[in-house]
Order: sequence, then structure tokens, then C-alpha cells
Amino acid sequence: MALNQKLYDEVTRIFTAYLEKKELRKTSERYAILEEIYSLNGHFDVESLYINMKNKNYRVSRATVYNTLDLLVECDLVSKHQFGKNLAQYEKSYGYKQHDHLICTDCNKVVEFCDPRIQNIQNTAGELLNFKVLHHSLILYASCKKENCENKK
Amino acid sequence: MALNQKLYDEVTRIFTAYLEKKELRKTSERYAILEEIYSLNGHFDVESLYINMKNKNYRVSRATVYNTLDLLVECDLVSKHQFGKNLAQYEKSYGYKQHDHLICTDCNKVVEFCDPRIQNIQNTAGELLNFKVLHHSLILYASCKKENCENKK
DNA sequence: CTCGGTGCAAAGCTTTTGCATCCGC
DNA sequence: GCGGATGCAAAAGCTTTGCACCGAG
Repeated sequence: MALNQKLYDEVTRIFTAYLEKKELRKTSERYAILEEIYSLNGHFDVESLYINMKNKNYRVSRATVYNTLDLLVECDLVSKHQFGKNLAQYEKSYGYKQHDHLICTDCNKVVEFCDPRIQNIQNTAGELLNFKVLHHSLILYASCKKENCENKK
Repeated sequence: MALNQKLYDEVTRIFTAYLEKKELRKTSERYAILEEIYSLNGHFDVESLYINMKNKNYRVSRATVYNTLDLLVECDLVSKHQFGKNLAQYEKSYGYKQHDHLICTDCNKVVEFCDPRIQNIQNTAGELLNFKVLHHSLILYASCKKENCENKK
């Protein structure tokens, strides 16, 4: 597994600091899940992460996976997405540049893109409504014009 | 019930045209659900719409509500949202100006706001990635600075 | 030693599906 | 009358919960 050790050390440090601040226990399961997530690329759902770990003979339960994911989302090491379905998708977020998602309505493929202007919208709305915007979710639903997707919807 | 008759005539016309184009049947249930939705204000979920209609002695099933909502979303009379939970929220969309949502992380209150600049982002991303963007979902997660919300999370 | 965290399985909730019946066309 | 649409209930799928046991502090 091509695991960037420096990145893993950094996220581990952040997670540890978070657990200590919240006075939560540093269990081996929590670190195992964090490590597994940072060894994955792209989006994943709870079930595939769970199966993935089971296959590697980790002794974890779905309940712990859900619990730990909540913690990781809370400390910004993982982000959670609801791409229109009832299946939450997650992705590691530390060290990644801010990005949003475009979903192909033909084949459900997810494409990432960046646009700094979303920041302006976020700031304007926050000021106007007197809220402190913490994060956002922007999803564009689009159809590929060409046959560059499988159109297998 | 303060139902705007002119608006209802208009959406009925659109729905009928859609059903005819798709060669789907014009059942009384479909029109009853459309009427009920356009008599509601704000967001609603499937269960509350179903209960609402049951209380008015309509004979409808959840399955039909789900089926009809899909059709209404398809013809742009209703929009569907996934506000981070596993409960789809819907709202009537005809005659409404485009808007997005800000969700208070303290009390889960949903606030609507408009920002035309989102259009630019949509256009840019579409051109860049060579997709035809059909619609989007922008959600800002924010905490109210003051006590202007119940903080009851 | 304490009690928070875990594994496991059962329960909960939203959504989908199967099937007999109904009704638009 | 045919075949799509519906109602009902059962099933499916994701997530949460209850409980006994484990292990971090």
C-alpha cells in the first residue's frame, strides 16, 4: 500500500490532538480506520471501508466505523457527501485543495473541480444573513455532451 | 387553504403536458399530490406529505407519493434536496426564483438566499469539463453568531 | 478499577419492490 | 379490455441502538 508516511504522521497528530481536546480515548480501532482511509484514493462509502478492513483481518464493527467517521468529519480530516442518494460518501480531506463536485446525470460519474469564486458567495451570504459559514457543499448535476462517459444510467 | 388558483392552473398545465409527452397516464392521484404540494409552503418530506394527505382522507400510498414526486422533479415542478441527512426534502419550484440554502449547524434551521454569481461558476465548470450543467445544489453550513436561532441542536 | 469504546446483532427509518386490483385510454 | 398505475405490505438498504465485554487511562 502506497501510504505517504509524512501525511499519515500529520493527520495522526491532528487526530490525537482532537481526541485529547475532547477527552476521548485513543483506541487502536480509531487509528486503524484513520490509516485505512488515508491509504484509499477517491470517494468511498461506509460499507466498502468496512469490507476493506474486514478483508485485511482487522477486527472492526460497522458501528465503530460510523462512530469514527463522525469524529474524523468533526475534526476536518474527512469530508462527508450526500450525492443525491441515500448513501453517504466520504473522502479524506487533509492536504487537499478545496474542491467541489460535478455529477454526470448519465453515468453517475463524479468529477472534481475548483472555483475560488465560491468563497465570495460564501462570504457574501454569511455577512448578509449574519451567519458564520463553516463549510459548503456545491454539486453540479450535468450531462456529458459527448460519449466521454458510459451513459449507462 | 390559501391556494393560488392561477398558479395551480399553470402547474397543472405543465404537468399534463409532461405526462402527455411521456405517454403517462393522467391519474387523479398524480394531480391530487401536485395540488397538495402547491398548497404547502416551505420544505417537506415524503412522510409528512403522505400523512398530510391521509389526514385529508385522500386514498394514496407512499409508493405513489414517491413515484409522483419523481415525475414532478423530472418536469421541474418540484425540487429535491438532501440536506446532509438521510431524509429527502422537497419543495415546489415553479414560479420561484432560483435560490440556494444555508443550514444553521446549531439548530438545523434552513435559510434561503440568492446569489446570481453561482451561474458563472456553473457555466465555467461546464465549459471547462465539457458538460452541460442542468442544475446545481449549493448548501452553506453555518453557525449563527448571535442568539437568533434556538441553538437546540 | 472505571467507564468509555467496541463488536455484534437487532431495531429503526426511509425508500423500493412484488403482486393483486383498479382504471385511464 | 389491455396494460400501466395504484395500494398495501413486505423487503431492502443504510444507519443507529442495546447490551455485554474489553481495554485505555
